[in-house]
Amino acid sequence: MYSKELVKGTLNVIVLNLLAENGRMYGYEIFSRVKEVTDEKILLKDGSLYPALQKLTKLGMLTVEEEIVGGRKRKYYKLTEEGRVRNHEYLAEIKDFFQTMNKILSPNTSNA
Amino acid sequence: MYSKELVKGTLNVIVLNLLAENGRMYGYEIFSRVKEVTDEKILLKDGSLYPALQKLTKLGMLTVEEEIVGGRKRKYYKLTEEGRVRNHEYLAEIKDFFQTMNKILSPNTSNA
DNA sequence: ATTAATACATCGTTAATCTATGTATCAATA
DNA sequence: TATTGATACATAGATTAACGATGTATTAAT
Repeated sequence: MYSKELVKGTLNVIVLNLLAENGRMYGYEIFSRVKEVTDEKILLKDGSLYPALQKLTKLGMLTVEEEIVGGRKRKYYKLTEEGRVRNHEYLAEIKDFFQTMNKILSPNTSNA
Repeated sequence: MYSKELVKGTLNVIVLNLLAENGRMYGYEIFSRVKEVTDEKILLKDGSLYPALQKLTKLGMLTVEEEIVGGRKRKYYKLTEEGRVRNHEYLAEIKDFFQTMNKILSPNTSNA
């Protein structure tokens, strides 16, 4: 588990990018996928994830479709065009940021 | 300039690591160095940096020495042993985190 | 004189995420 | 059959890192 502060600021990109790759997912599925892919190093909290999904929907980046599956309510989300565009922007920013951070954090890397 | 949320959680590592590499620096110098190295993509705010330096000092990771240079007050900070240890831990965590994030964010990278 | 750069400080605010709590269904188990 | 754990969602209040605004003071430049 990473410290909270580190993970902060990455929730939206994670959600958007997962949806970009998988087309259609519901909240709990996103939680499980992240848990699985990150080997439990990133555990999204439901108290964070569901409000985030609602917020992204309100911002026009996602659409929702509610379904009943196996007697349980599911809300399937998928990206809007707006969401797709924002995802690209976020991705570019975060990758640029990671590179910049690596530049600061790695001593003597090619400068001067 | 990156979005605030992204940069959040990286201030401490940046400061500690810069001090680990340079031995002894004062606040304004840290600000300038980060600005220069990141090509102005990360601009630490004084309202963030100075409190952070005080906090890290209070936590026993830094020591301070005040000096007057060119008529102006400077506070030189350097790492304590504790700070050195924590820096290593932070570095390991953040690099691990970046790798994990890249795994989530890059589609179809070698898994199944 | 005034502005910009240097060098520090503090206080109130913001906002993302967490914690805690709640509802409800289904499957497994004791 | 009562209970626990997993599934699946929701919300309200607390936390906290960093920000924005503001302030002091010195030096150099215009």
